[in-house]
Amino acid sequence: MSDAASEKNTELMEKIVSLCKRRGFVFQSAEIYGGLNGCWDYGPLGAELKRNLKDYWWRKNVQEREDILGLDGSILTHQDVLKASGHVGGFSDPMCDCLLSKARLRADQIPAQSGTAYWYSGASHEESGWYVEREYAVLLQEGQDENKARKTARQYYAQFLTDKRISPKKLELAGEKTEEIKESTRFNPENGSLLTEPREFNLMFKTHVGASADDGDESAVAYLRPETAQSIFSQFKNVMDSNRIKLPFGIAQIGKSFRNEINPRNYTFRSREFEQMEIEFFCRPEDGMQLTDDWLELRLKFYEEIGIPREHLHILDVPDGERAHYSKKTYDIEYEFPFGIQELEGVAYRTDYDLSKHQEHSKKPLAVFDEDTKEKLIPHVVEPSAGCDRTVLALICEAFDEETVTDEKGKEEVRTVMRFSPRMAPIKVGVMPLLKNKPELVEKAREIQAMLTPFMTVFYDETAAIGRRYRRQDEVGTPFCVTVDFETLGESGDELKDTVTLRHRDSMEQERIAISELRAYLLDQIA
RNA sequence: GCGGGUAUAGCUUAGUGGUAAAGCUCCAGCCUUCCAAGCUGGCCACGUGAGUUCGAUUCUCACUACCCGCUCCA
Repeated sequence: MSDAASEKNTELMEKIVSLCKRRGFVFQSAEIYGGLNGCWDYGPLGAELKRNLKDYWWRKNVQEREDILGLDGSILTHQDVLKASGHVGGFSDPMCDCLLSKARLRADQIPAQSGTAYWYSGASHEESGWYVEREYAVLLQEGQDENKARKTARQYYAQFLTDKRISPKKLELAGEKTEEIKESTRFNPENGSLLTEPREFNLMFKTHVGASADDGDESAVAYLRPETAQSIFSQFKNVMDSNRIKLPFGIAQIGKSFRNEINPRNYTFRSREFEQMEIEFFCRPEDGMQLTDDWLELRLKFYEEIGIPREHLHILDVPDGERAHYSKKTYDIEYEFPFGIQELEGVAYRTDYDLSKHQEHSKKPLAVFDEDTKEKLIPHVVEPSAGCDRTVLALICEAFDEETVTDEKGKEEVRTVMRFSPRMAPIKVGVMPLLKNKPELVEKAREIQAMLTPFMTVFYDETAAIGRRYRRQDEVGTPFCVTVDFETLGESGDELKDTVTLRHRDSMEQERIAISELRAYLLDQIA
């Protein structure tokens, strides 16, 4: 992306963020207390939008399918589940940072070194009176010049200089002392610089179950789940036993997951608390590869149905070496966000890795008896795992549009319009009397509101001029507005009596429709 | 995690070491017959905490959050 394009996209993103706050789609979590890093709240319209997405996903993937069952697992997760899955232990490598180069190294991969460590307590610059007190050390291998240690140390201390014109060479080192070191992993093999203490980078939120449990009680440890998938795998047997269902079949779940991301970024895109929409689709081993392709197509179709066109999606066939070690095939479905092309969903063929691991750790049989082949097998699994909040953000980015419109006087102005598909739009229809100081109009509009409310989200508005009300609805993406005028009341004859203006968001076109046809028409449009 | 930037009303922006300004939005009233009309009035802000100072929104430091670039993303 060129600088100019990048700047334009940053501007676009800022406009989107601003609109989301102004109209109540997304707020920063705990904003009145300064905000909580990586956490966001959905306001009234965002909550509707997200609900529409989840409801549609659930309907398409669970309710309209005989071969997929729903699950709603607990967020607090037994530590053994996550030990089996590899989330505890496997992904908590201690890391060290090089104090000089800022490089990050895995502690267990640093080769042990021996030599002479040169320790310093700080540095100063006589002319300017600047000084810093900070312990630092450089490891020299046998035969290396001790001036190398001093040069490295000066470079280290120079990064604290406020006046960058001072050369590191002019610094006086303080408190030099040496120490013989044997088999130490505290130094960077690249440059001899001291490293930070090893730090755990487990990205899971840890907690203790039971009000009286103290922090030291290891048996009380539980985690907030880092993915919804594990409760599906650990409940696999119960779901099978309680439902007469045969391979292939899936278990679907929508729910919150938590990852203590080192660096949350890009608005709600990478949050510490996020919602997933996941399916684990269990199958025979020989069907895994084909099903992965089939699911990719199904998922792409889904995005199209909610208003994210195929042209704005990218399919990444994750190459060997970049996939998780147990995955034989993975597709990432990516979307062109203003801040870059980023993943919305992963469709992964995970083989029998998960169920095998849980069988091994729980010592409970998780194999299925296959009637066709008369043998027991651990099902393989294909996992379409979608980011719910990411998809909401994609819907918002995709919908956002600024259009220049020219009024009759030739005056140009910008119309901001969220072009949500009617299916996803938080508000389906705005109902308004043309004038609020004419009780007959208000009464009729209220009747229409009451008639539609049981079937869809309706927004009643009577304040300000009609044009302003239309534009307000444009900005929140309401696809239809219905206006009651004097013709509705029969002032222009019976032909127009009990008809209303139906105004379309995208084209701003208006048509006349009978009140009696309104409900069926709108329901058809938003289904 | 590193480096850089930013923080004034719901939004967008002015401004100042001495009682903080505007446009839009929003609310109320009047008026108004289909695309952000007009008039009147109203609500509402210097991110948090220290320090310097007689006095700090302004200067300094720390913290927090957000943005950008790296890094990371099981």
